[in-house]
Parts: sequence; structure tokens; C-alpha cells
Amino acid sequence: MRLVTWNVNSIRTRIDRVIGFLERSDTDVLAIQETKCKVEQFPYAPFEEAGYEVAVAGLNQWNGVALISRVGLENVRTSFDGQPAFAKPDKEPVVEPRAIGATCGGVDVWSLYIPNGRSITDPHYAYKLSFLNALTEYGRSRLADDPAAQIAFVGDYNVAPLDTDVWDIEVFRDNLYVTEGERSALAALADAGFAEVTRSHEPDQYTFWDYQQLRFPKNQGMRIDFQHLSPALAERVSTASIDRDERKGKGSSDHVPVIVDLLD
DNA sequence: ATGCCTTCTGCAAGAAGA
Repeated sequence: MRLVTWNVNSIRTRIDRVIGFLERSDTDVLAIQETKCKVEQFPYAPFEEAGYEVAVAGLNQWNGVALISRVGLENVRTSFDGQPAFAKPDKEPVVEPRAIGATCGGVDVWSLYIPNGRSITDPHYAYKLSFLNALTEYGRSRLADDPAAQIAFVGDYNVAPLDTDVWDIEVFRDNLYVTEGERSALAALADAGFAEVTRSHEPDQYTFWDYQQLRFPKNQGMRIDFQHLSPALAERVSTASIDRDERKGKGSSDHVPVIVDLLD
């Protein structure tokens, strides 16, 4: 089974590229982040015509996640147990569409869009850490219930775990994506049993390059998209790769697909 | 050539991303 995660930065703008990728990449399950649309605005038809089932979470033009599968799509959940809400000043807290899970081909796949955080002094930064902590607690609880559970937490984590995951650590030092708080929160997910499985197969590759300032031609990128798998599922990984070519050309997302192949 | 930011809403310019 081929499992791919991709922050597409608007599914409506990117639909032709995403369908093209699906058709040439032999992908079975695609986890999408930043769909940037309401559920009723999502372009279901092109996926269904290509032979895939679709599950979507989306409230407005912000965030939004989806799962696309040709190996079954059951038990859809549009948030995980304990997923934190974010409250804007003087507003009711909202559980944002940043997680969607479903059973696909026997695997519980979660498409995750971890909050960016904006800056380390912004309330969104604390939200980012609480989101990661809640995800770890959810994963820990799932493994306590069933140590052999096949669970995939894949998506845009908005954290650069290593100094080499940003194009110049001095530019980022002590700032968003590389703080000790973010890195230890993500390390805790691995410590709970959900190891990141793509880095060992593709050690030196970014997953994101900013649109501005020739970041892609200069290869000034960031590695912030990952696949964290439960122990039983991680054992099935045969290869992993990052499709850097998807960043080329007009009309690309600023992120590229992160691909894992699982043995049957 | 891999190329100088892009998306959303809504009609102007602001919000948001990373």
C-alpha cells in the first residue's frame, strides 16, 4: 500500500496537479492538508472519477484536511479525542479542521495539519504545543488499548526537528519551527511509539520551499512534513521518498508529497 | 533551466501562511 501526505495549499487551485499526481504515482491513500475550503466546496467528482473515495473536514477558507482512498474509507472521524480548540479573543473556542481519520486498507490513517504557531509570543504558539501534546496523548491511549494497532499520523507538522531541516539555522535560531518546545513535543510523539519513518529512507531532502525569494531554485527549504507510524505499522515500511519534482513549474504547492510504501 | 509569493474573501485590501 502506498500512503502519501501532501499539503496542497488550496485543493480547488491545485486539483489538476493533485489528480495528475495520483494517476502517475500509484497512490492508494492520500492525506491532504490545507484544502482551504468548506466541505461543500470540495471538488469530490475528479477524485471519484479517478476511482477514489473521499472524506473531508472544512469550515471556511482556513486549514481544512481530507483523505482520499482507493482501498476503503471507513469509520471517518473529523477530530481526534482530546483535540484542542482555539479561542479568538471574546469568541467561543472552535475545534478547527486540522485532523481527519479513517480506516483505509486496515490502517487507521490520520491527515494532520499542526497549527503553524505564527510566532513564539503568539497565542497560536501555545495552541501548537497543546495540539501536539494532545495528539501524543491520543496515540498513547490508542496503543494502550491495542499495542498492535496500525495507525499512521501523517501531515504537515510545522516543526523542523533537526538544525539541518532548515536552510540556514542561524536565520531560524530560537524561533518558530526550531524551538526546544516544538522539538520536544514532536519527540514525545516518537517516544510514545510513533516513529518518523521517512527520514531514514530520504535523509537529505526538504518538503517545503517558500514561494518568495527564489527559495526553490536556491534549494533553501524546510523539512516539516512527516509520517509517524505506530510500531506494528512501522514494521511494514519498505521504502519512503519525497517527490521534489512536484515543487517545479507554474502552479505548484509550496509543499511536496511525502511517500511511504507499506508491505502487505 | 527548478525562477523573484500565493491563497482566501469579496471588490479593496486585509488575513494567513512559513
